[in-house]
Amino acid sequence: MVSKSPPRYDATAFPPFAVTADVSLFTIRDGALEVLLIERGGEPYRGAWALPGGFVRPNEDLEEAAARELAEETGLARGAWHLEQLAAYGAPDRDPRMRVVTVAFWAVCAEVPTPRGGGDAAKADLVPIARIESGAVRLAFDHERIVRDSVECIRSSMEHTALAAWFCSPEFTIRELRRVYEAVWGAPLDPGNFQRYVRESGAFEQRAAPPSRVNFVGPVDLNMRPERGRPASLWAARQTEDGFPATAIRTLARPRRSSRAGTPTPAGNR
Amino acid sequence: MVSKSPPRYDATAFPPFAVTADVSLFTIRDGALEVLLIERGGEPYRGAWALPGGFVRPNEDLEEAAARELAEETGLARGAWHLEQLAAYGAPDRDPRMRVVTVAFWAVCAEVPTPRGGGDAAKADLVPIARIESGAVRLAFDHERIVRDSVECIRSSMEHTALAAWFCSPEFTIRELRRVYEAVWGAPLDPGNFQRYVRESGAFEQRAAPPSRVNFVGPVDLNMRPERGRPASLWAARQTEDGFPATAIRTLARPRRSSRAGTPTPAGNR
DNA sequence: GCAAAAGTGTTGGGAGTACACCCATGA
DNA sequence: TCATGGGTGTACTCCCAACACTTTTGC
Repeated sequence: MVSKSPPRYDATAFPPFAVTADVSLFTIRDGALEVLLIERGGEPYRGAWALPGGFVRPNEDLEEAAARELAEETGLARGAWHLEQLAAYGAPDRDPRMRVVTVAFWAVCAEVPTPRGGGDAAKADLVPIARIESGAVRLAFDHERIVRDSVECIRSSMEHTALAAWFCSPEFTIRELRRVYEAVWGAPLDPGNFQRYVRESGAFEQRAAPPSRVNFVGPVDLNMRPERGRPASLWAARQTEDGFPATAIRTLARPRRSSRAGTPTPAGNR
Repeated sequence: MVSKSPPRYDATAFPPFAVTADVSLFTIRDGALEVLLIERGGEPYRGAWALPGGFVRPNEDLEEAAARELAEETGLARGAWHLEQLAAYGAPDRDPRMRVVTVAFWAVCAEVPTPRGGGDAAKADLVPIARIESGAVRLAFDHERIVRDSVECIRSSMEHTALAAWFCSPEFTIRELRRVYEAVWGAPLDPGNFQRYVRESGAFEQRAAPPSRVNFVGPVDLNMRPERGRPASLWAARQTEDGFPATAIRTLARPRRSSRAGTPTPAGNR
C-alpha cells in the first residue's frame, strides 16, 4: 500500500517524554500480602521507598521492559511470575526533574528471594501492604497511588481468574490456595465451601490423591504438609493454550464484610 | 525534606519517546454500538481509518490530553462524555516513523454530532463495531486491537456500574436503557426483569411518574416516547459526589449466550 | 376493541452460606 | 485416644430467569 519509506516526524514537532516501566511485585509471606520496594539512593525522595522500574529502551516493548526490570531486581528467571499492565501515570508534575510517563505493571510471584543489599547499593525489601495502607510507610512520587490501584486490581482479578495460583508453588494444597485468598481479601473463608469451589470451578486440576506420601520428598513441600491432621491432595492450575492461570469457570465472590468467624451475614440463617 | 532544587536528568541519558493520547469514543445509533474514527490524510496508512488522538502537551495530564482531543474532534463541551483510561500501547514498531507510546482511552457519549468534513480536511465518521469485528473495516496501526480492548472493557464495566446511562440523554426511559445493554452485549434482555433491575439496583432514580405528559414537550424527548402503548416514566443515574454514573448497587450479569427469545437456558424451568 | 408497551406477580431452580459430620493422620 | 486438618453432606436463604398477567396508552 505504501511504496516509499514513511516520512519521519520532525523532532521539534513533538514534546519528548521519558517513559518508564515500574512494577509492583506482590507475594505472600506469613499470611500477609507484601510488595517489593526499593529504597531511593538519590534525590528526589532520597531514603524513601519506591517501586522498582526504569526507562524503557528504544527497541523494547513496554512489558519486556517491565520483565527486564523485574529480573534485574529479583534475580528470578523469566516466567517465574505473572505480569500484567495496570495503567499509565503521567501527571505533569509527578517527577520534579522532568516529564515522565510511567507505565505501571503488577506482578505476582510465589516466592521472592530475600532482597539483597544489591549491586547498585540500593536497599530492597518486601513491605506488607498493611503498612502502606496505614500510612506507616511512605512512598516516593505517586507510587502509593500505583500500589493501591495494583492491589485493587489484584483483588478484583482473583474473583474471576485463577490468578491466586501464581502466589503458590506449581503444586499446592487447597489449604494453601485458601490462605492466598484470605491474605489478599483480608477475610476468612469457609474451608469446606472453598474445597468445593476449587474442585468444581474447573480452573484447577488434581495432581495427587490424598493418601500418597511419595509427593512429600522435596524440601519445598514441607510447608504444604500439615504438622498434624489428614494429609491433603495436591492441585495445580489448569493449563490453557498460553500457560496458566485459566479463567475460573465458576467465580468466587469476594466476601462483603467477613464471611465467617465474625459477624454472621445480616440475613443469616439458623 | 529536600532542601535544594532536584537534579535534572541528562537529556542524553534516556531515550525520548513521543506520547500520544488516543480515544475510542462510543455511542449508539439505531441500536448499534459505533465508534468515532478519522480517515488518515497522510502516510503511513493513508486513507485508512484511525482513532482520534494526538501528542500529549508538555504541561498536560494524560486524561486532559484525551479530553482536549475529544473536544477538538467532536465540538462537544467537556463533561458531555464519560472518559476512562484503557491502557498504554508501546510496541517498538507500532508506528513506522518513530517510537510512539500511546495511552488509549475510551469514552461514552449519548449523542455525537454527525462528523463534519472538518477543519483539517480529515474525514470523520461513526463506524459500527460489527464492521470492525467482521474485518470489513481495517484500522491503521494497532488501532483495531485498541478498539477491541475498549469494547471488552465497556462490556465488562456495564456489569458493575451504571455506565450505560452515559449512552442516554440525562433523562431516559427504562426501555432506552435496556436498548443500550442489548446493543452493547448483543443479546436481548427480559423487559420485565430489567424493569426490576433498574428500580431495585439503587443506581438510578425516578424523575417523573408514568401518567405525566408534560415531560414530552421538547424535541429531544420524541424518541423516548413510544408510538403506541403505555407511556414510561423518566429516570436518571443517581448522582455521586463526583458526578454520575454511580456504581450499581446490584449488578446485572451479562447473559452467557442469549437470555431470551432464543435458546432457553440449559437448565430451564417449567 | 385491539395492539403494543409499561410495569407487577409468581415460581422453580441454582448458587452461596453456615455448619454438622465423618475421615485420616501424628503425637 | 485426642487434637487437628481434609473433605463431604445438608439445609436454608437469596437471587434470578422465565413467563403469566394487569395497566395504560394510540388508533
